[in-house]
Amino acid sequence: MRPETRERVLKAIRKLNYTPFKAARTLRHQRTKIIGLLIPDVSNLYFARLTRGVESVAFDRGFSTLICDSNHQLKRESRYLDILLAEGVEGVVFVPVGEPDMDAISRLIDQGIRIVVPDRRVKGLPSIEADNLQASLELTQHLLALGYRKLGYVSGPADVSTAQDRLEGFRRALASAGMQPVAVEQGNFTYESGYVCAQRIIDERDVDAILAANDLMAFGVLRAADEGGLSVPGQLGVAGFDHVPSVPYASFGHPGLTTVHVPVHRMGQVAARMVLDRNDVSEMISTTLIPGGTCCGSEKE
Amino acid sequence: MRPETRERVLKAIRKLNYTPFKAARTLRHQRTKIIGLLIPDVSNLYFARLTRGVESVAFDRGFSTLICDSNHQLKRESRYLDILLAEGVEGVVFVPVGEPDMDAISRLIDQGIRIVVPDRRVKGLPSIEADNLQASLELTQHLLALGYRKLGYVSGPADVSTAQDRLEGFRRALASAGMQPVAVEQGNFTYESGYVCAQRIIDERDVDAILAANDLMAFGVLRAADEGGLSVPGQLGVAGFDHVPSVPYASFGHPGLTTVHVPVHRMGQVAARMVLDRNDVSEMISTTLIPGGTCCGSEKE
DNA sequence: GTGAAAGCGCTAACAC
DNA sequence: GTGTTAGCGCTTTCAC
Repeated sequence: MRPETRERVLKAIRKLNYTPFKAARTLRHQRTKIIGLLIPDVSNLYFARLTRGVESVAFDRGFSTLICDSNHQLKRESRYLDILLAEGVEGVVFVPVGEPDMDAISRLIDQGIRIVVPDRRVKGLPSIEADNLQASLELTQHLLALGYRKLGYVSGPADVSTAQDRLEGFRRALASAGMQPVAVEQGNFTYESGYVCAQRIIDERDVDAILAANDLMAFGVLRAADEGGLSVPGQLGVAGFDHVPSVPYASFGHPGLTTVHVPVHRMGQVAARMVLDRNDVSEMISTTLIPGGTCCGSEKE
Repeated sequence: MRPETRERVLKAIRKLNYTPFKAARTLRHQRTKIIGLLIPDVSNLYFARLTRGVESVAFDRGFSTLICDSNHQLKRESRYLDILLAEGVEGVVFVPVGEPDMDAISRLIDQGIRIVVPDRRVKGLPSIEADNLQASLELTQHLLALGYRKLGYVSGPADVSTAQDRLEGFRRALASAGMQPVAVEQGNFTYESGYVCAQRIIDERDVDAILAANDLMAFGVLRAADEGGLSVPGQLGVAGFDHVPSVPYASFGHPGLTTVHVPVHRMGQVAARMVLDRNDVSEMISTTLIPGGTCCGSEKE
């Protein structure tokens, strides 16, 4: 159009301070340009970093991100799935609390809404995972190589695939060395549960190392060791998993803590891309492995 | 209506799996039922907890939360303010990076969008703050009472009110004891900057304690002390602020670290309520002080 | 208690 | 290049 007209319009826009109202455009286009992120707890550093990965990709593509915190409650999670449906989000990055509400999920799927699961496996949904089993296996072998022989384990929730895989990796490493776990206690990924489980193990069994399914629990283990008068890593080896809450403060405070780095920020980015690119729907590889997990590596972001 | 009719309708809803489309309702009502949250970095535990506070209140009131991460960049922050405007959010909880873009802000205000600033002061905007000055003053007095006499300080960015207040509290405590700071280095709230500033202070000055404007930097100080062969708290007293990244892991690892608890989760809740209740606009108390800051206290949530 | 119609703000399509 | 119109899905109003 004529530059003069253009200028006149622009001026009018400024004068009336006109702002296009997205809801109308959305109604017209049938596209919200919104992505949903549903996680158990934003204030968990692990998920906070995932959030950042998702948000950054969404921003780059002109999408807004709705953050939904299920607070580890299945009911709230289901509620949120329906909210996301009503909001008309174009996709969801979803870390379920345990076994998710498949009814709610299919309601989304039926509307063509992409759901991608980072850090967990849910049957029927594409997921992005680190190779937890292999990494856990290698971590365990590492401890064996260091000379630890009586290993205890603090696992995560039984219904979370990540926790299952890590436990399984631990078991396999021991099995192939012809050994048995001295103790396995089930925690729930919290600091407190790590502390309680470790106390129990230390009280009741004779161990020289304890592995935890994540760092948060490993810190609980460290505390229990401290209170039990066990020096780390001299009298008790301790290992964690994630390499997230420990960066950078605690890794400095406890240089002895062995852990596995899980590139969760990148997992968030990849998940968001899978959602937004509508990566050839569910039929293709429904699991994307991100090799991740090297010991004490740093995350390129 | 007749129960029979009602049933027929409900059945139809299920059969067609009808989902009301929020954009249409929004267009009709001129209400998005969305709140915006704009912060410098979600993966900073401090803001992650703030996020959780905001989200929980929004959820309870049937609002959705758009998360916007300015990544500490002013440009991106301004961009996001305009996005929030276009999204038609009904309010924004906004933690600016430094001096915010007042033009963008007035565009929002002009549309009647409430903006509330937790943890910072921005002229013309209502804010929710902890009493940083007083808390920092008391923290400093605490160190003096412990016998430390040669105090250094690692401050936060000069354009952030929170950092200014904390520094000012430190200065006043010393002044009323008739003392002077031995050194003041300006950091930027990151672990790295705490480390670097502390190194400089330790190298060049004779100090027996270093206070940092937040815990993250305090951990950097601890690392510098460690590398410099100084025992904490024997040869060097170290204090932080926030009591957030330190919970619970690091507080256990470094029981010596003195800090101030800032109830940031609650600040998020209060901010969200101020936004959603449209707390009699800007005329009333434009600053809400949450006494917060007691030493090593735990947060009731 | 039920049905019809108008209109929210935007854009795509079509006419001028 | 410019102006007009129809319709996205919902709710409100008014008529039956």
